[in-house]
Amino acid sequence: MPSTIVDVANLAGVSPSTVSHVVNGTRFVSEGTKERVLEAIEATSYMPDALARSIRRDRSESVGLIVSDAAQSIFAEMILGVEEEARARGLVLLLANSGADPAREMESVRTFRKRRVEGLLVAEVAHRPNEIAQYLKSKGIPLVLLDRVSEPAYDQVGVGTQEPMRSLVGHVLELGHTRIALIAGDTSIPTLRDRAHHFQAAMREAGFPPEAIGVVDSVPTQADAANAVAKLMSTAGSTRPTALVSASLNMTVGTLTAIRRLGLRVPADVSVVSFDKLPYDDLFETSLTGLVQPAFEIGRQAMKLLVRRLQDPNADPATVALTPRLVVGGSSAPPAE
Amino acid sequence: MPSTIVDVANLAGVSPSTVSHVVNGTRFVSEGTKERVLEAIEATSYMPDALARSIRRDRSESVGLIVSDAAQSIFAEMILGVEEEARARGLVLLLANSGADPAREMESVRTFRKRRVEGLLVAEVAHRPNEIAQYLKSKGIPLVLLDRVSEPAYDQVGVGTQEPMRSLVGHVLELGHTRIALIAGDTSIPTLRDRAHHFQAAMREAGFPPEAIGVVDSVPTQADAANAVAKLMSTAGSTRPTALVSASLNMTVGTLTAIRRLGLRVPADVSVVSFDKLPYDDLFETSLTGLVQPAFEIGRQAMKLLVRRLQDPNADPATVALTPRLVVGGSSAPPAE
DNA sequence: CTGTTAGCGCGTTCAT
DNA sequence: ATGAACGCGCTAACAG
Repeated sequence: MPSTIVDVANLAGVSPSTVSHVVNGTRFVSEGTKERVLEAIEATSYMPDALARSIRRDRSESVGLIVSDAAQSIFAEMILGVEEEARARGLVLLLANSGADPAREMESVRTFRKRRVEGLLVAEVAHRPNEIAQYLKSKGIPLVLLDRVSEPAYDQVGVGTQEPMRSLVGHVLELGHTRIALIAGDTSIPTLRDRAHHFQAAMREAGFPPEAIGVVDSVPTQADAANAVAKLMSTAGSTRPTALVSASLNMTVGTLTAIRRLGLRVPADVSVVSFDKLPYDDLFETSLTGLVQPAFEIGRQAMKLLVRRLQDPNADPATVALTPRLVVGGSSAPPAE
Repeated sequence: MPSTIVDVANLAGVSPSTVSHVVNGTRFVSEGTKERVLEAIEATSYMPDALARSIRRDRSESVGLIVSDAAQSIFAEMILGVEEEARARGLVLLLANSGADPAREMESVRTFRKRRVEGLLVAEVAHRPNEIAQYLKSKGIPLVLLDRVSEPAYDQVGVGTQEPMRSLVGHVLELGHTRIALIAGDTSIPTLRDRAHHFQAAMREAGFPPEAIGVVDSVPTQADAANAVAKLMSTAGSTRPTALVSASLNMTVGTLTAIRRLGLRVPADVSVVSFDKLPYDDLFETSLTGLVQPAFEIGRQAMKLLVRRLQDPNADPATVALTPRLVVGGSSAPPAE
C-alpha cells in the first residue's frame, strides 16, 4: 500500500533513477523535472523504504545497544546519551536488554547482526568481552564497550577509577575516620576489581597497613551485601567500622538496607559514601555523599567512538575515561567517638 | 563479506530455493539434502539477512518505541517490559527518545515508518495523540499508547486513576488531616487532569466543600512546583496545608525540593504522599508514602496489545488499566496540631 | 541532463 | 522432491 519509487516516477513522467537522484541529491536534475518529481512525491506521500535502501547501499544506518539492565538509572541515562548521538548522526537505535545473561546477550548480538547493524555498543557488568568480541571481530562489526575502562584492547568509555576513589577515600579520611571498610561486591568483575584495587591503594597511601584495610568481597547481589554489612556492623565497638565505602549502586542499596534494618542512623552511627550516587537521593534529609557518574556523557562518547571507528576501521582502540563528580551530602560526618 | 544463500546453495550443490526451504521449514526436503544444506550453513556460518527477508515477506519483525524521557525510572521500566515481550515474540525493538518534543517525536515516527516497523508504542506525557495517530492510521500502522487510560479510542495501557487516588486521599484523611493540597502539575495534560479530577472527587466524597479543596495547577516543571510549594508553605499557620499530595514524579521532586529548602521536616511539619513513588526512596529514613506504578507490566501489556492488533487489525480498541500499589512510608503522619 | 539495466539477498510461484 | 525464474524497492553503472 505504501507508494514506491516507481509510482512516483510514473506520476512525474520520469524514470525511477531520476526520482532517486532527486531524493538523494546525488546528481544534477533540471529545475523543471525536479519540481515535477517533488510534486509527485508530495501527491503520493512517498517515503523511501529504508530497508530496501539499506540492502542496496550495504549500509543499514542502524546500531545496536545491549545493556544488562535498562531500568537501572545509570544505564537508562547512558541509553539517552547513545540515542541522542545516534539520532544526530541519522542512525537508528536497536535496543536489547540482556538481564546480565550471557546467553541472551549473545542471542541479541546475533539478532542484531542479522539486521546488519553497522556497529554494537555493549554495557555489560558481568563478564569479559572476549566471547562476543571475537565473534564480532570475525564478522567485521565494530564494538564499543560502555561503562568500562579496563579493556585497553577495545574501544571503551567509562569513568576513571584511581582519582575518583582517591577523592572519595580522602573525604572520609579528612573527616577523621580510621576504621573504614569497602563494600566491594564481586571483584571478579573487572570494574569492581579496579575499584577495590584503588581503594586499597588510596588507603595504603594514607599510611594504613595492608592488614588494616577492610574489603568485603564476594557479595555479588544487594542481598549478599546487606547480609555482609549486617554482620560487619554487629561486631564489637572497637573493630566496627565507622565509615563504609560502597563500590557500586547495588552495593549502596544493600548497605543502606542493612543499616536501616539494624536501626542504625546515618551518619550518626556510621558514615556511608558511595562510588555511585542514587537517583534523587538529595531530596531526603540524609542525602548521599558519593560520586555522580556522567552516564549520559558516557553514552554520547561511546556513540561517537563507534562513529569514528565506522569511518576509520583501522584506528587504534581508544579508551575514554571520564571523571565523576564528588558530591558531599549528609551521609558522611566525623566519627562519633 | 557475509555469506549469502547462494553461497550455501553452491556449497551444498542445491538450489537457493532449497536452502530457503530448509532454513524456514517451509516445504519438505529429503533427509539427505537437508543434512548437506545444514552442513553448508555451518561451514559458511550463513545467517539469513533479516533486511532482505523483511522486504521480501513484507514483514519487518520490528516495532518502534518512543518515550519522552527514557532516563526517568518509570519509563525505563516500561522499556524493559516492552523489550522483554518483544523479544519473546521475536520482534526487534527500535527506541527513540522524544524529550517531550512533538517535533522530535513526529520525526521518529517517520523514521520508524521508513524502516517499516510493524507497529508503534508511544509513551508521551505532553499532548494528545491525534497528530501522530492520524498519520499512522492513514498508513495502516498500529499504535499503542503507554501510561495512558484517557483515550478510549486507542489501544492504551496505564494505571487507573479513581481507585488509586481514592486510597491515597483516604490514607491522608485517616491520619486526621483536614488541610490538604494537591500539587497537580499541568492539568492540560490528560493524565494529570484525570488525577486532579479524582482528587477533587475523593475530597468531595469525604465531605469537603469544593472551595476548601486546594489544587495547585499550572506548574508544569519541577521548578514551578517547588516555587508554588514554597509559597504555599509560607502562608500563615491556619491556612497552611498539613498534607501535600503530589500527582506525579516531577511534582514529588519539586515538592520535596521546596520543603528541604524551607528547612521544613517531613512528616513533622508536613506530610507528603505521592501518586508516583521515587526509586529507592525506602532506603532513607523518611521513606515516601505513595503509589508504586507497575511500570514493567505496563510495558509488557502494551506490547501484548500491539501483538494482538497485528494479528487482528479490526479488533476493538482496548484499554488496560492496571492497579498501582499503595505503600505507606514515613513521609505521612498525623498532623502536628 | 535523463533513461535503461542490472543486481542487493531473499521468498515464492510455477514447473517438472 | 527439487530448480528456474521473477520481483520486493531501491541505487548505481553505463549509456546516450
